[in-house]
Amino acid sequence: MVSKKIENIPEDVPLNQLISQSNGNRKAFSREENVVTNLLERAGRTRKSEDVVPTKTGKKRNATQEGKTRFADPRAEDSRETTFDTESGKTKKNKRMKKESKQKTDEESFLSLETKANGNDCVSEEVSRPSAIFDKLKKEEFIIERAQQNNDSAKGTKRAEKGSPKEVGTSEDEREAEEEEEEEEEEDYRWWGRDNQEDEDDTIKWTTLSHSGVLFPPEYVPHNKPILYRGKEIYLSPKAEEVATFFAQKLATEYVKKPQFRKNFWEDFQQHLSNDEKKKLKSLDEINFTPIYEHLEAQKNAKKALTSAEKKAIREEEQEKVKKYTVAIVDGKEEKVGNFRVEPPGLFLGRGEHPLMGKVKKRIMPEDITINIGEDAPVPECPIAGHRWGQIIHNNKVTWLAGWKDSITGGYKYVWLSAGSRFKGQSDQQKYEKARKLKNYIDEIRKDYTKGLQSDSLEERQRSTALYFIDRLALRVGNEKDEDEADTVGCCSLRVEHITLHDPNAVEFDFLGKDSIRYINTVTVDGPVFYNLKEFVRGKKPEDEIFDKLTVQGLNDHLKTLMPGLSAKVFRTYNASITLARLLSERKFESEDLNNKLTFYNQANKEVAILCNHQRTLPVSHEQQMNRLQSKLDEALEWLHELEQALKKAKRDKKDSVEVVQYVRPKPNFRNDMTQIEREAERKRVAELPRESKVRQMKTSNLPSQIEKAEQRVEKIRLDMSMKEELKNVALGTSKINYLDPRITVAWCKKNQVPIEKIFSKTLLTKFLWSMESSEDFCF
DNA sequence: ACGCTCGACTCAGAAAGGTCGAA
DNA sequence: ATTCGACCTTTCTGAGTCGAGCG
Repeated sequence: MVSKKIENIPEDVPLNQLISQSNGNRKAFSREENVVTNLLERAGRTRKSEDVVPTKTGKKRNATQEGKTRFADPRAEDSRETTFDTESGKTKKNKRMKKESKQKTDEESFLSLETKANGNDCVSEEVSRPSAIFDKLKKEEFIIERAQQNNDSAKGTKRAEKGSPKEVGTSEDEREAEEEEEEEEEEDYRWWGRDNQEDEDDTIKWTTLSHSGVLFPPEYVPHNKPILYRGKEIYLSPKAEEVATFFAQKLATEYVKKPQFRKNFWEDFQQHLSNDEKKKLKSLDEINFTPIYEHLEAQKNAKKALTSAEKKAIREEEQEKVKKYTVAIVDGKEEKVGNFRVEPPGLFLGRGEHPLMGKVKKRIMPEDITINIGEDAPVPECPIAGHRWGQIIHNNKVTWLAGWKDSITGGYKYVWLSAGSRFKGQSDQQKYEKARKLKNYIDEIRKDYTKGLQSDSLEERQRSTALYFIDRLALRVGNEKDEDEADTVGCCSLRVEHITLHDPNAVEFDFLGKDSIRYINTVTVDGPVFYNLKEFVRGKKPEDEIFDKLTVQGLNDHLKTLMPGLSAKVFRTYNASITLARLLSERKFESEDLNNKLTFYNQANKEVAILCNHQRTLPVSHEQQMNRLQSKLDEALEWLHELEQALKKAKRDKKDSVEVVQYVRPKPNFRNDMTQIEREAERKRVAELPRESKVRQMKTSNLPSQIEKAEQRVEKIRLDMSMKEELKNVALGTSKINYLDPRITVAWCKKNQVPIEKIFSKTLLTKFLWSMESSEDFCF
């Protein structure tokens, strides 16, 4: 098979441009109307990069390692030993397996099981009928293909250099043959076109996987700026200086004032001091980090002062360095890697009053990294000389490419593919399918917990009451938390102090949820719920749990008896999506202005964001901006009024021309030789001057169109103002990315002739590529 | 406990909006 | 006199980051 990878094409050049460049006869089509097509194309073109076909031997190879991987621990005696337990494969489909252990080099010793599957573990080849967009896609691909070939023959045998198994075919025959092949493969990359919805939790995530590992932050370069101790300059050793610099980076934030932050930092800082330094530095309160802070500021400013050409050059250089890390090859298909950068060292911040804030997050070294990669794939070269990877594993039951243990929280950090990848896309789709399935069960479930509210069993009453809130208020389930985590709660972990009961049936919530975001809401509840809550809090202290007999596990276990695979978080997805669908269906648009449609959508989105309590901090200049808009509105209204009066007057007097007075702001008086600062001063001077009245004659016949213009302006300002006010502390993005089934939006856009890219950004379009073919009749 | 999704915050770059000179 | 487009400033957006929560 001929490799058809398109080489040397920058990612961000739209394909249509490439086409028009390579094929002069063809007219480029507009970018706007083809965003989706382009994305689909891009999904397709990477597919061609492969010449490894999983089914080339007629069977699919499946490794079936069971068990967990342990992350590299450099402190362990033999950190390079992997702990891959092997266990008999427990795949759902009871595949026939063939064991085959394989000895690797000493360095990467591991055990593996190879499976010969009996064929039907492959996803069904059945695909949905290609829609018009894909017919178009095919045509475009063919054109690209030809363009690329022209390109290749001009440049020589690029592909041969790439190690492709076959030379480039140039004859018409071969070209046609390729085309045929391509037709068969056409659907390959479109995982969402396949009937694989049933494979809910196929434990095998990939067959082949190769990538370039991770990108480390640049090593620390000492700046040799001192700190001041009791006013005296002290130059620190590089190790201590680095940590001091972490603190200096935060000097302008509120963190440095918090006792917890200072305490944690001081403890960790001392550990990075030499004995000599320890003797000198006795108290954090006596240390002044300003010299380092100023150095950092100067660096920042220097960066800002670069010309845009310089900035661009730096950016491009950076991109070139990073390039190899941005992609992985999974089962022969090129996929984008999401977070290939190792987190840089610094101070742990945390959200809210986090007990660990201020601790030093240590620098991650190659020895800390576990690389997960296909058995046959080359192990990425360790980018730091003199170091080696902690572990190399081949675990195809997970989707991560690399990982390390976080020194602060003890949790694991992973490198994953991007949101547009098959791994992420499939599970995203499954999430929404599960939520959609809940729709069929929801009536029964509501009946169940309504009945359970009055059960004889206290546990069941608590469970039903909690579920009532999870369903009605879209609360998170609320797992137990450790002492060394911020004190935040969800439904099951609510404490007596978090609610206030108001007779006859109102409940006032006030607690800190995820990310220490405050949830304040007062709701009226059904009688039995109120009665139950009274009972649950009776005789308890404020810090006692309301649902003391309930565990998250217990709740989820119960949910699983009501619907397979159901857990508490599904309610959030379900309620968010169903709310959007309901709100969007409430209004039919005929030929309204696009802005009105978008505002309507945003309103619906906003309702969901409020339901989910997705907040954002008030933008600092919000009030100032509102004031500015208000005066803009006042002036627009004034002008409108003047025009209307003028029209009235002209009609009454039967004049074909009339005098209108407009109050305008005086314009700044710039001269060519003025500096930036002088211009600034002039602008400021003029802004404080009173408005000037400007009298002019206007033709009566022009007035109506001028009035219309003015009205539109007023409307627009009003709309801007109300949206800005309404959305000042509501974040729409979170629900759009995580909770709203994109098919609802796609269907609405199709039905109302709204271009989808007005609602989904480029990354969102990529993330939701799987949903783009939804029909306008899609029903959540 | 691991592996995943969810989440707010940040900052660069894009878009919007304003200014100015010329047509 | 208005309009156009180049240029500059301000505001907005979205992609990335890294921390939090769920199962």
